[in-house]
Amino acid sequence: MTVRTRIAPSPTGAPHIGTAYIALFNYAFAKKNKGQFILRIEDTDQQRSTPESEQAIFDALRWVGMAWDEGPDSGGPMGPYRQSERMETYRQYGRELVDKGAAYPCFCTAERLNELRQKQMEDKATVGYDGHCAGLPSDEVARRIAAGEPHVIRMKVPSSGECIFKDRLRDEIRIPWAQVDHQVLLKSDGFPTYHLANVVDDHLMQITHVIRGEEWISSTPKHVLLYQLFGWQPPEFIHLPLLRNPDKSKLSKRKNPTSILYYQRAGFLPAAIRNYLGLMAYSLPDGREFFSLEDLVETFDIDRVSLGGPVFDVQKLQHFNAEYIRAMPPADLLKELKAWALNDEVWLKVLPLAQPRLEQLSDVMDKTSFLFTDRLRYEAAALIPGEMDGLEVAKLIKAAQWLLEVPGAWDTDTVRQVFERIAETKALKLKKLLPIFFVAMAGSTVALPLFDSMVLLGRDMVLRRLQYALDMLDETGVSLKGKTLKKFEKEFQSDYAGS
RNA sequence: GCCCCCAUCGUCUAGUGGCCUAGGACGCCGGGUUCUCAUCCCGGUAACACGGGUUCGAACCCCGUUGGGGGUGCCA
Repeated sequence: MTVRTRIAPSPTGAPHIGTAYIALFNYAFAKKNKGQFILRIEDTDQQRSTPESEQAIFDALRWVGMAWDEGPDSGGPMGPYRQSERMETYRQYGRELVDKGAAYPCFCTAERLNELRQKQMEDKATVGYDGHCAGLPSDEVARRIAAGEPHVIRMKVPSSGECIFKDRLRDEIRIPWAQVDHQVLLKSDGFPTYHLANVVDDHLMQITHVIRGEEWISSTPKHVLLYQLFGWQPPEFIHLPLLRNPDKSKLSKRKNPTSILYYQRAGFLPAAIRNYLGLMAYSLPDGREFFSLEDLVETFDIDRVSLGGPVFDVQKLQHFNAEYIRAMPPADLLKELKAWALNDEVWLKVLPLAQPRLEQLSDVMDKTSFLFTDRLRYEAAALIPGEMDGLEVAKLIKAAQWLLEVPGAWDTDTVRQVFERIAETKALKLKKLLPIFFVAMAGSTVALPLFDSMVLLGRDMVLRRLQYALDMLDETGVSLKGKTLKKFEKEFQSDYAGS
C-alpha cells in the first residue's frame, strides 16, 4: 500500500508556522516512503472560514516548499479536497450511523448545553453531554424533524470500558470511554464537525498515516470509534509534540510571531525555515544540523521524533537564516532579495507614495526604509502623545490589533475604516489618534501616508509591529496584561459591539 | 475538577544499561584576527527534576512524587 499523508489546515486566520511544522513531517514521511502528500482544506466552520485565509495557506505552504501532490487547487483522483464541497458525502455517512443506531439526532439548545456544562463544572463532574436526546422515541424524532426543528447528529459512545489505541511514538494509549463526549458529528447547519469529516476523508482519500499535533490525542478515541462503526481500517496515528512559546505554553501569536507570512515579510528564507523546523523535536541520524529538504527526506526516520514540546526560538531561527544568507553567492542573494521585496512590482507601489516627498533621487532609501525593515528602532516614549497616558495608548493599540486581525479584505479603505471607528468610538480626532500608529508603523510621526503604508506592509507585519509597540510600552512599565487585559477586553467588546 | 501526554545545559537536541568525569548547536561571557562593525578562530558558562526500586552497573528499565503541556465546544 502506498503511503499517503496529509496536512489539513482550517482556513480561519493567518497561515500558522505550526502548520508548516506538521506539514514538513508529513511531507518528509510521505516522500521518504515514495508516497504522496495531500493538502486538504478543512473549512467546515462556516463562521470563521474565509477564502482569503485559504489562499494565504496555499501561498504560505508553497513558499516554504511543501509541494502537495493532491489538493484543492491542483486537484487529484480523490477530490474534491475542500470539505465544503463534500457535504453530500458527510450527510450520507452521518445518516448511515443514525440508521445503524450508532448516532442520534439531538434537539438540545445551546442554552441547555451551557447550563448543563455549568452545573457539571460546579459538581466537579466530567463535563459532557448527558444523553438527553439519546433515547427519544422514534416517532417524536420524526415529528420534530418534520416540523423543521433545528438539530444536530450526535455519536453514541460506550459509557464504560476504555479505548485502547496505538500511537507510533508512544505505544499504547488508554482513555476511559466515560471521558469521551457524545460528540456532535453533524452541526445544525448541516456541516460536519472535524471529527466526522476528518475520518470520512482520511478513509476515502486513503490516508495511511495521520501525522498531527498531540492536541488531538484526547479526541482520537472518537476517531477510532468512527472507523470501527464504519468497518474501516484506521490509519496509523502519529502525534507530534506541539511547538511552544518561550514560557512553554502552546505557540500563540500573542507571545511569538506565528504567521508564516510574517516570516516571509521579515526576510527569512524558506530553506532556513525548513531547516530550523526540521530541528524541532527531531534530529538527523548523523547529527547534521544544516541540511536541505532533500537531506531530510532521504534520511527521514519518524521514530526519531522526540516527545518533549520544543520551544520555537526565533533567535536560533535567525542564526540559521544568517548562515544561509552568508553561504550564498551574491548573485543568488540578489535573486532572493528580488523575490522578497526588491522588485519592480513592489517599487511601483511604493514610489507613488514617496515621489512627492523626494527632492533628490538619493532621498528614496531614507523615505522608504521603514517599509522594508523588520524591527523598528524608536523610543517607547515616542508612542505616547503629550496629552495621553501610556495605558490609554496601549489600549488603543490593542483595539487596533483586534480590529485589524479580523480576516477579510486588506486595502486602504478597510484600514481607514478601522481607525475611523476607533476615533469615533473613543471620541478622538483622527489627527490625535494617528501619530501613535505612525510611530508604531514607521518609527516616526513623519512618514509616508499611514494607511497606504500599512497596506504595503501587509496585515501580518502590521500586527507584528503593533505587538512590538505593546512590548515596548510594556518594558516601560505600561502593562496591558492579565487582569488589566481581561478587563479591557470586556470594555472593548461593549465599546465596539455591533457597528 | 476529571482524563491524557511529556520530563538531559536558559533554549534545540545527542544519548536506547557499562564507550558519559554526559557530546553538539543557539544564546551568554572572555580572548584573538580585522581600518570599524559583522563574519571567522580559540576558550569558558551551563543539564540527566526528585524519591524509591531492578541490576555487578543506570541519563537510559519499573513505580511514586513534583513540574510542564494538551484536552474537556454545533473550533479545528
